[in-house]
Amino acid sequence: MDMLIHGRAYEQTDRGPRFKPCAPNSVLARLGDKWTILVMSHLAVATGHRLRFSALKNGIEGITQRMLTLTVRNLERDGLLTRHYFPEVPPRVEYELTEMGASMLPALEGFTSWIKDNWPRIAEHREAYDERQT
Amino acid sequence: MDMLIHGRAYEQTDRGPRFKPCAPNSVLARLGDKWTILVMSHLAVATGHRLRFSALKNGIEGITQRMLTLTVRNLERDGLLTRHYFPEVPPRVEYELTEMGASMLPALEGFTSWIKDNWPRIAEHREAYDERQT
DNA sequence: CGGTATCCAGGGCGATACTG
DNA sequence: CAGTATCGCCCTGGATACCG
Repeated sequence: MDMLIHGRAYEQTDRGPRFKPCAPNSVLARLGDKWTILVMSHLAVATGHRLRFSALKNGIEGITQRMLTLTVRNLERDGLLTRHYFPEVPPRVEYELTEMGASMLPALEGFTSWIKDNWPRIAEHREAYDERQT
Repeated sequence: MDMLIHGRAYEQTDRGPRFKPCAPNSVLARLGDKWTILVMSHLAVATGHRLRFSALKNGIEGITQRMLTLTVRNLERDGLLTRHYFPEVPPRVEYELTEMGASMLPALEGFTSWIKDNWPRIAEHREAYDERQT
């Protein structure tokens, strides 16, 4: 059994604790990619947590068909949303947050609200830092 | 003034709300990179939220000098930690979470604890999904 | 000790064209 | 409408060598 600090596995070494490469990172890496949060946010506020492909595409400025497809595929792979395919002509596809996907929203919300509160200071810091380099 | 849904800016279009590319993503992109969370976690549990370069390096399995340098530089740029340089021989450098950096910990903790709780299910989903593709 | 500088491989992402 | 297929750029991140 691993020892845990703040929910992350680590091992004791002679020089102190050493964290192991962690699962949280693999999930945050998904959320940190270019489009995932925007897709999740859109589904979060949609009625029934459910939207069709074209609604997502129109709702997210700048996303291409290819990137939207890849993004929802990855979310589907993680079990955070399900894909509903209706073989009509023209075809219709709807994406819906799973129970697990919806259960992530409060944590996501906690994080984005922190970011919202602190974003101005972060942007200031970046600007000041970049200026110092020139 | 932008309208907001869940703290994210959007504009009304004739087909419904459209989110704009968002600041949260730019911050989560940092956290989602390969090493940032591990660095933050280490500083989070360190006494005084403060560690020297070599301690971070030894504490994070697999990180290279170059990547640790880049990671702490980016965090410093965002104002989440400060760099303390001591011009001794050999030189010593310590990194310390700023107040803002420390204020991020609860939100980070909320997220990682959700991930910890749900990681087994996510891993299952990924495995099942990948199997279906073969 | 705590960095830079340089080189390189792989993957993320965009643009575009085609399809059931 | 909701995708695939293909191409190509750029950026992340690893390996290695050198420096104050």
